[in-house]
Amino acid sequence: MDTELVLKNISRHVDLTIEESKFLDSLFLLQAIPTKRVIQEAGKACPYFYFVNEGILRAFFVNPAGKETTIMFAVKDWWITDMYAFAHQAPAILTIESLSSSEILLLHWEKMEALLAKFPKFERFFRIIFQRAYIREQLRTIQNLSLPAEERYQNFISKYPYIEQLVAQKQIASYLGITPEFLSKIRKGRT
Amino acid sequence: MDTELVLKNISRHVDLTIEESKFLDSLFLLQAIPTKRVIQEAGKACPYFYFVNEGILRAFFVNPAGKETTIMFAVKDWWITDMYAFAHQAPAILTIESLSSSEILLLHWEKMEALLAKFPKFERFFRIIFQRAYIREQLRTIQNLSLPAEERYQNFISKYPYIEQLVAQKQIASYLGITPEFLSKIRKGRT
DNA sequence: CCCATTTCTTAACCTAGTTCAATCCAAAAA
DNA sequence: TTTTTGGATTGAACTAGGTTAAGAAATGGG
Repeated sequence: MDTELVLKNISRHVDLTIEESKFLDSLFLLQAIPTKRVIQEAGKACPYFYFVNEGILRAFFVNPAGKETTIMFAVKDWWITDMYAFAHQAPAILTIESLSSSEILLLHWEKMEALLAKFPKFERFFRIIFQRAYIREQLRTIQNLSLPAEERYQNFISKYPYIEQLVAQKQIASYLGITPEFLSKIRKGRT
Repeated sequence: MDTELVLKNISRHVDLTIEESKFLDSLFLLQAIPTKRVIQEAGKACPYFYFVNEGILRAFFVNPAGKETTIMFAVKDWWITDMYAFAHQAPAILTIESLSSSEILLLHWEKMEALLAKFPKFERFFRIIFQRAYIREQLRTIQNLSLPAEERYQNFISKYPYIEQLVAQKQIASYLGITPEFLSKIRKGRT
């Protein structure tokens, strides 16, 4: 089933009745995505919260000078969107693309609102999801501001070893806030 | 009333019945704090979620070399805690101190759990709070990684003009991830 | 399999931001 | 009022990390 993984993901935090499972099932749109496809464009509306069934996505910001900064990677069993744009239903500031051929589930903003209205239980699920996301971002801020690039790199590969295998080094560099050239130097120094 | 402000804060996102208001009222502990007092020590348990009734608090991280990094400021009507430690009931990684004499409300972790168990409606409130916190942190990450110090400083003073008035420059510097000396240079350049 | 494109590496040079140390200033304590 | 004390400023020397450019190594599409 297409929604098997996401139902399992949700039921890790809230128990699901048959009715709720069925309703959830009806909310998602399944989409197969080839590699290197942009699924959310900066500047455009951001109607969807994405769940990764298979493959890997990347969200990034392009600054005025054209430099890309990777904000997050999302692998199988992860949720991703431009949360600022999604929550405010405002133009996106991030671009989201696939880094491999992927299968994703789309939860439309209105469907999510309907879900929360019909089954307030899911407020709990998203409360937990957002609480964890907040914690993750806060830990990242701490590291960005208090540790040198080399330690941030070490922490990245020990925290996300599977991601390190899947993405290009220049994308890890852009996640760490350094240039690919400098990451190259760091790696040489330590291998 | 001690809890007037926090009840107003909560009712901005969920409607409160008399019963709920009364129950909430019974959960908080009021505390008056003199200036420069540590209310949460790194390494210790983090049993409380704090709400600022009056005054200003600062959460910061001390890296192995002893350098302080300010993670957040909290003024009147803001919530603050070491969310990682609070959620996992683990030793704190942040220190929280008052920057002026303050009046704060303490919500104990167990009371919060009890609240969510008794009135699931508050899952919604915290869902919204954490969603916003996540968005805030993500925007900060974007800026930290993609903008030079001077622009981060400009953005800070336009986003938090009232905080700029209240705290020392070296604390703003530590929030921006630069030294006080360098912030001094930036300010000279632009005034 | 080959060609084209993208990614990774290396190296020389450059700069945003740090470090250290001295001086200045303001506010609190005495 | 004078004395501490901590924050702000300045400047000189330094360094983590950036830039540019070129070659080497993967990768991938036809």
